[in-house]
Amino acid sequence: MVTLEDVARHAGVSLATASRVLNGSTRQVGASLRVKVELAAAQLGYRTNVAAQTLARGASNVVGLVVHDLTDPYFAAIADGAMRVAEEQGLMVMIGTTHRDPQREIAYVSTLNAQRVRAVLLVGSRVADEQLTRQLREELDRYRETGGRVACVGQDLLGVDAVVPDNRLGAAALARALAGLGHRSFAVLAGPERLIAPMDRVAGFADALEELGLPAPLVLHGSFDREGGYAAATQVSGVTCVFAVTDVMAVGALAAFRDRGIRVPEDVSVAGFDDISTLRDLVPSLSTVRLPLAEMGARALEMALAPDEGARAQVVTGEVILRESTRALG
Amino acid sequence: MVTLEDVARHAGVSLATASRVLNGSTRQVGASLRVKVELAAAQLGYRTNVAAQTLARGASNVVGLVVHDLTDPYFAAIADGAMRVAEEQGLMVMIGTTHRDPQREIAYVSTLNAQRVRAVLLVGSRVADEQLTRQLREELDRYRETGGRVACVGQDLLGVDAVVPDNRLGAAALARALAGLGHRSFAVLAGPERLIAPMDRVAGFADALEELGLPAPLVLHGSFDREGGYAAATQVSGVTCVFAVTDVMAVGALAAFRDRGIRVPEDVSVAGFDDISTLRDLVPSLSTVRLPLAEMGARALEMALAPDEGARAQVVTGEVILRESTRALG
DNA sequence: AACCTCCCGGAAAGCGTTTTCCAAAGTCTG
DNA sequence: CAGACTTTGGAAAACGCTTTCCGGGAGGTT
Repeated sequence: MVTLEDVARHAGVSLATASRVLNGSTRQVGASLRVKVELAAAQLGYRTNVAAQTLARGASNVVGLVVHDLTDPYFAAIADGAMRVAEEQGLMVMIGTTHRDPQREIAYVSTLNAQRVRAVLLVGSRVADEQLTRQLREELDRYRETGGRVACVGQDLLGVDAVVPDNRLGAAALARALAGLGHRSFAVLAGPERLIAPMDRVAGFADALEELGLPAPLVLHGSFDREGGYAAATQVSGVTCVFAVTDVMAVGALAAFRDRGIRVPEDVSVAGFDDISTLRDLVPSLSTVRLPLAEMGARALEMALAPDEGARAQVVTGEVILRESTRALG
Repeated sequence: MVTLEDVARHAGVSLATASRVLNGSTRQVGASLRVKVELAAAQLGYRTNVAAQTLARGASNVVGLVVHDLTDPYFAAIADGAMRVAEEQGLMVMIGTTHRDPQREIAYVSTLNAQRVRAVLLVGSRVADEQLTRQLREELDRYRETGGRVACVGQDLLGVDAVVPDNRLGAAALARALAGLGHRSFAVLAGPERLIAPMDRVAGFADALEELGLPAPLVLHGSFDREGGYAAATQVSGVTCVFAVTDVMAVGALAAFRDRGIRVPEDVSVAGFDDISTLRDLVPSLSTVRLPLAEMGARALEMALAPDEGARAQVVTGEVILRESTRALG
């Protein structure tokens, strides 16, 4: 393994000079020495030892990303956005997937802290559990005490920078749009009861219906994925419109209705939330609330990296998009 | 920042002892001291500085993953499989996305080398370009010279461990299956001309047709994504069956046919390759060649991590799955 | 010419671990 | 109970880089 010292010796300069030439520094190095060093480095095939660099500098050039499930296009989109800004800033990205296990999320924060990553992004909704939240916060505080930066995407965690969609507002807008199509009876496929983001969407949706003087929707809980949507949709009957709190769940619902011989949108309308682009080719195309997922990931990382102090929250508002899966009633 | 030295002092033991207790070692430490150290660490909130550890140990506990595009479910599935084994082995994963830029792939290998990652996984097909391949190989060799381990997924790179689908065989089997349905005239949506994996699929498909005494397919090139499939499909006419070398491209083709008013499978049959699970709810459901993507990622990482020397290649064979997008003729 | 500044190169002190040696204290054997 | 092992704890030398501090030379000003 060729070290900086080898390069320095080979170039006939000091370690300090070699370091200044190769690994960036505020200090200038004279042209002749600079060339010698660069040549030596190239000849020997020198590669900086990042661990040593990190140790000496006291700061690494990697950021951490904690997501629930990378194969879920929602998370993939956000991760992609974040990775784009990481790349711009010359940072590497370390990813951990929790598979929706809160303990794992906490463990990852701890590990990323040990790695002394520059920032960590927590992506996705968390369950409303006193103890887990406290544990997570403790871990985050420990990390931040020593200069770590944290931001959340998709869910607010008090005292932490966050980029969050206005779930209530988006869901309410969707409810009004669907009511505008003439729908009066609704079901909501709601995801797990304790998960915060979906519950906000349910609440926003229900509140808007109430304001419009419409009957409260039938709320069905299920897991926060395609299967949950499918399972919940099998229990739906007697409504003209179904709101799945997630596009992914809506896909499950679509499948369930197809299997049951219920036509969408002729027999029942279906709407989702998120506007996952991988899903744009579904038939019928899905009405939804568009969220700029990649941008959210990007903004969150930018925010976490920004030197500015104080917890900030950026709220992004979703845009209702009506497509083929919802139809206007007579 | 609390260091191991702080912990040692607080516990009244030496640095060596503290290290042995907290960060794993072959050496035993007496029960009483062990407890003292653990207590001190917990009280002070000690977190190992991984950079220092890596430097001292000369080996990190992270692996690198280089993919083209994380939002493409093909890569997400493979990455997910690899991450599962990383998690099992207590390794962190660093991901780089090249966005199909070969230079970027090379740059990532270099960066991951600098990080002294334990292994790097190169996922996805590469272009057949002399010079780029040589550059990549040089970078890989440099990495491997110093103990780095490398494995490829989805594409063979001579001299490197690899888990690859048998693209020719899979495509040939698909061709035979489609011919078995009565199809005689085919188009192939083939992706970029220089990309190796898709070209193998095209070749396997064409060879099988020839063996069957059927006319050669119309081969249309395009980009290796949904848009490429869409664009290529707009030029298709006069065939009863279209083979897109990728499910993702097949989705584009489906969309194109829909826009052109061409019904699938009534007017034309469409088949893909990969069996992306996110796409299972498409209507019509896609005939394809199933590849165990997650498992491929997992096996590749296991192979890279295994101490055994010598380049090995694991070939996985695809399984033809006929669904609704292909129909039997007369 | 004397004095001040700047600039650039090098020596060396860290950064926080791991690990190799030693030494001391047990634990066995015969 | 002496000698030979085996454990267990500690001192200190790496690991490969960054950065502070110093000194010397070049250039500019009176």
